[in-house]
Amino acid sequence: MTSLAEENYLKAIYKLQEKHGDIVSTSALAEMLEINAASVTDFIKKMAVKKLISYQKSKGVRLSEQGRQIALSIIRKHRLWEVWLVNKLNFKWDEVHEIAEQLEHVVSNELIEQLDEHLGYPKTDPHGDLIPDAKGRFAKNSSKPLLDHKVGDKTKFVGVAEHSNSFLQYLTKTISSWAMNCWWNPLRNSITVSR
Amino acid sequence: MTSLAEENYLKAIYKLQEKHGDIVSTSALAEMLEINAASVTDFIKKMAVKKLISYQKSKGVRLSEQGRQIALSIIRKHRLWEVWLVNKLNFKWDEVHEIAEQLEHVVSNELIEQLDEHLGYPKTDPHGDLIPDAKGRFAKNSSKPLLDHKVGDKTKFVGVAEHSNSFLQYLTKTISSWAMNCWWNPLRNSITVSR
DNA sequence: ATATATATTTAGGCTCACCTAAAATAATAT
DNA sequence: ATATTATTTTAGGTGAGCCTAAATATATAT
Repeated sequence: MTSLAEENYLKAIYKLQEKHGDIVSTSALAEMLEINAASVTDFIKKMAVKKLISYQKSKGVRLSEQGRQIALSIIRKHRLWEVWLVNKLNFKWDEVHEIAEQLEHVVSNELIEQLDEHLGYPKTDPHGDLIPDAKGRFAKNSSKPLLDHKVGDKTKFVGVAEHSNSFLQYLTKTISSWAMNCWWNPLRNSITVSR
Repeated sequence: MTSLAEENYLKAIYKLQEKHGDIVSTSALAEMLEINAASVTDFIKKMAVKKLISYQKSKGVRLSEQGRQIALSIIRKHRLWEVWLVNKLNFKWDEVHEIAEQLEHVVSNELIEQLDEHLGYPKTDPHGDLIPDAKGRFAKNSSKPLLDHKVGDKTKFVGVAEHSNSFLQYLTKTISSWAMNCWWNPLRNSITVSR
């Protein structure tokens, strides 16, 4: 059984691997989890023993296949719960993250599969992020950055790359007359769009 | 903030007070929570300091008003989640308890109020137990024990007093041609009914 | 009333997941 | 290449929530 702490570490490592490449440093993890780096070192040693990650002293960590599958199952749950909160309970897209962070740790395969069905097997969450299936597979993402479009192009917003509540609220306000969802890369300071 | 352990203790004390009167013994609590009595003694001392319960050495515990309110909010959440699982996700009434035990600890007032609305403000859970409102108040229960009825009486099952999965399954099978819900008192070995 | 049985508490210990401070290692600047 | 800075690890410690074994308090039987 994987603990709450382990699940949070696995999710954080997954996200950091996605963003900054294959290997994740102790300090990056510590910052994301808001946990002291010394504590992180401690914990990842234990996770390595359990084969959830591979770890070489002073050289950062990487998810094992087992760790990746668990991380994906947490992400799947998180995103399905977000869809539920928005589509069924009328929450706004900037109000769901904190609640989903709690719900994602509830353990029951039947629950999550029933929820998936109840929601009509959504492919993406309210921010446009893809929802992995029960086996951890993603559908293909056909969306393109806004920058790849020209002025006058007709297109459809499907999601954002920046998830902070403040940005989501900003977007809701400034483009409330547009579609609700769009891709935005804060590094490039760009809002982007798909077909 | 109340911890997971505290919430479980409060819920257990509430249930034992309901069944066996005002004061709850260390051993009764220990048995219900499947925790060693020595650990329970330890823990209730801390809860007393926090004014969640009143406690006199060797004389058992009783919920404070604050403790009672928290217990009721957990019970409210538990029962609302059970309604959701049965009515929206098609679970059977004998499949929902374990999942609701996890969901009841999710913290968000907005969530629980939205859920209540989503479900149409149900008064009872799938087993017929009353759902307290946000302030911890119960609606009046007009149901009567089956024993109070005579052979030939026309009536409506609304709930069970015994919640074990095995009994629920038994009932589902044996009276699947009747209504689904009924009151049953295992101490008196009786199934009972309301109008 | 005393002996026996049962319930409760005390004392000491454990694991988990965190912490700080100091030491060791790695990266960067001169 | 060496000094400085930043990162990572080690060592020692903490609180929460549990444990067992032993001591004490309470209830029951004779």
